[in-house]
Amino acid sequence: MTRLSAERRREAIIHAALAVARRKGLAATTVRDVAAEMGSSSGLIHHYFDSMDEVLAAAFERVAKEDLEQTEAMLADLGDPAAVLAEFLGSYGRVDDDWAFQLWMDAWAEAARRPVLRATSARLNLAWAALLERTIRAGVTSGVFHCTDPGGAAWRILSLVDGLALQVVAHRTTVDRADMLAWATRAAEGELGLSAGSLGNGARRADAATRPR
Amino acid sequence: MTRLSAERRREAIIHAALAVARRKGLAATTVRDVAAEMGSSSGLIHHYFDSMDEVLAAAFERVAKEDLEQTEAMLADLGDPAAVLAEFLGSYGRVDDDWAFQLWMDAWAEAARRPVLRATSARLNLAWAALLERTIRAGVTSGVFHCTDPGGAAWRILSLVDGLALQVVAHRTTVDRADMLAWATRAAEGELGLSAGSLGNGARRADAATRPR
DNA sequence: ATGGAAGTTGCGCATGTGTCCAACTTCCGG
DNA sequence: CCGGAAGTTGGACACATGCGCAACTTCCAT
Repeated sequence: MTRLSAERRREAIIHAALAVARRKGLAATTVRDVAAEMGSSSGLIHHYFDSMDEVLAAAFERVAKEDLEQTEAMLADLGDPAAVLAEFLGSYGRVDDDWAFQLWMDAWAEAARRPVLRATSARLNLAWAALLERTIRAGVTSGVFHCTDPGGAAWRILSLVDGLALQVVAHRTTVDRADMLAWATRAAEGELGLSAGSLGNGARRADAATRPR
Repeated sequence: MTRLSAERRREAIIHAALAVARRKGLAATTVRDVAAEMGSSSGLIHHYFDSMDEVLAAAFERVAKEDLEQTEAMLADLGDPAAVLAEFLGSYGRVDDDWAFQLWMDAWAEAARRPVLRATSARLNLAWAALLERTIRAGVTSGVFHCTDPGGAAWRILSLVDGLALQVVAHRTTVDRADMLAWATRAAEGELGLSAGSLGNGARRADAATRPR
């Protein structure tokens, strides 16, 4: 294996771990898988991480944070709250190509039994809700949204979309991806006092979202 | 081990599997764990179930089906759709005392890796949505609800409540139980064209639901 | 009572897991 | 150029997993 600095090697390990997790899920990601993905020996992983648990925790945090920061950057860039919200909902239309959502489900299920994981997961979920709430408030201020309870609306939209995505990813058969997007969009429009269709046609978006993230 | 009839032994295995799953989670429940819990040999489990996947599916089904049938009976008994819906939402107000919801989260996360469990989980989730849809249709027929899309509304209400309950049970800190109930109630009222408060005051209900199921 | 059926055993097998470590290779400062 | 430091190796180790199976025990119908 090509020799790397400690810093770069840690990155490479996390990167490889994510590549494997994408294929097999976080729970099924093994030391040997990661080593094979990197093209190195398995001993190398334990030279940089005390345990496999730490590798997985680092990988989970990396992914969850990345998505969040990406959306946060988007909110800063395009100031239009409606566009941000539409893009947020649209990103869920891609969850079944998206191994990240399986990661979230794993995290939620394990949270009750793993305090450290619970703290991380709770923190990131709160950040998502806060981001959504800020977006809604911005929309209310600029007059495009009408909502008396931005905090509650944020949690309702987030939870609805999580609940629908859960059906799409876990069962594949109960809820259709296009339905998920259309329903979530409709509900968001209702929450924010928008006319139907003003957040975009859900069905059309779903078609456009067949490519992976 | 004391000799049991095939029927009783299957029951005992399911019972033991649930006891283990309660402690360690569905994903971490192993053949040997279940055998130890029963005080029997591990071979016995495979004499009654073709695979561990089936054991877990049967265990999950046992718990999940019970709740469903209870609610279905309630729908038959008290014909009032609004009362059924209120009770349905109220039952979620007790999820954090309720280990059944943790089981649902375990099942959703594991569904991707265990085909039999996935099929069971999908089937039961569909049944819940169907039950909700029937309730909504009944309300529309009798004129108390107004809803143009009972199927979609059923999935939206179910998914919202699942998404909120997920926060309550997995994180304990992000969403408050009273909020969950109030928000879900408000959203349901919106879906069904009801005035605020007509499905019951969420906060009051939440107080009444501090005792376990 | 006896023989077959059915419940139960407990170990073996193949496979997979995280962790550890002594040896090897590569790099770079002196 | 050379010697120590740091990156890397690859297999050993102990343990866990699902599953299969031949032998053993218990029961009940004949």
